[in-house]
Amino acid sequence: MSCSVVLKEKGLRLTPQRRLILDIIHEADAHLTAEEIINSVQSKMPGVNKSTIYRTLELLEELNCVFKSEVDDKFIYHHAEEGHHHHIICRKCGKSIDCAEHIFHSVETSLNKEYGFHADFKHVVTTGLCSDCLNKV
Amino acid sequence: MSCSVVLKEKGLRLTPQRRLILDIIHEADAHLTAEEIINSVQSKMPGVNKSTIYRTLELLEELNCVFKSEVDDKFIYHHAEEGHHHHIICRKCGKSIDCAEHIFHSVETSLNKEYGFHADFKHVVTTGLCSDCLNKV
DNA sequence: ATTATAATTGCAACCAGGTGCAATAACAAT
DNA sequence: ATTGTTATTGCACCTGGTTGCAATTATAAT
Repeated sequence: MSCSVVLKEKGLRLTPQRRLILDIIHEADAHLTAEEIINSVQSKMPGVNKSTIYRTLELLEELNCVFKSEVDDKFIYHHAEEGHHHHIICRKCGKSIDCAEHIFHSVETSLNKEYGFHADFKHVVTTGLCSDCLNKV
Repeated sequence: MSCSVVLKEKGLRLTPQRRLILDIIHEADAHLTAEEIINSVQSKMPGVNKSTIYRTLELLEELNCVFKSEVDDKFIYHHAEEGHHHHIICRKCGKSIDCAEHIFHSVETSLNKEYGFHADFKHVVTTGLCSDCLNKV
């Protein structure tokens, strides 16, 4: 379901600022940092306050329209599509790879069996070195 | 090897501020947040600047004397003892459980086989719900 | 088309954490 | 004990992100 419809359904308003932020996130093929989003918004619509942007991103996250995660002390956002929930990000080249969900299943079950612990593994972002950067030493 | 010896070996100085911070981290049986450390330091030695404390913690981390990790957008620190590198933290009661290292081995090998990716799994902190809080609903 | 209402914005101030720099102090050498 | 070197501190300011609040504006009702 389209993000703008989700907004309307909740009695929330589709302001020009929100429309712009939604467009930017939809058009991006990879994840965007908060800074990139702020720059992009303000280049097309100067004067939009950063708090508006942060609040919109927070709202969209709550509505499950975007995913927010943290890499390297920075927040990153991307449009929420069903299917691939985990990411591995190379700390050298910054490349982001969608990671099959099943890879974390074994950890989830182990933590459950050994500690009775139910881990929050809805959207894991893991950093490391990708194959290219490993070989390129 | 004692933290103060590690300092001296590198030509670094054991100032009263550093001695105090080391004491606090050594005496703590669980992890401490940055805020807790700052409060504790300043109650015993008013006037110590927060930047001194953050810099000391950063230094101790580089020397592998303390582990720094992030939970809930806050930094936590604890004394580095060999053996248990992973933690699971309950997002409800805050309890921290040391987690056997082997649990993450399967993910590491899967990521390597399937994507040629070498994950940074030196000290993983995972949040979720512990068995007590799961049952206590 | 006007109006009422509540969601949203921009602003200014705030927070945790980090940084450049001049003043201070730990330690080694004398 | 004094001195010189240089690591360390405190300060003031910066950063990304958050929040309270008064002014604005999208939307529904008339």
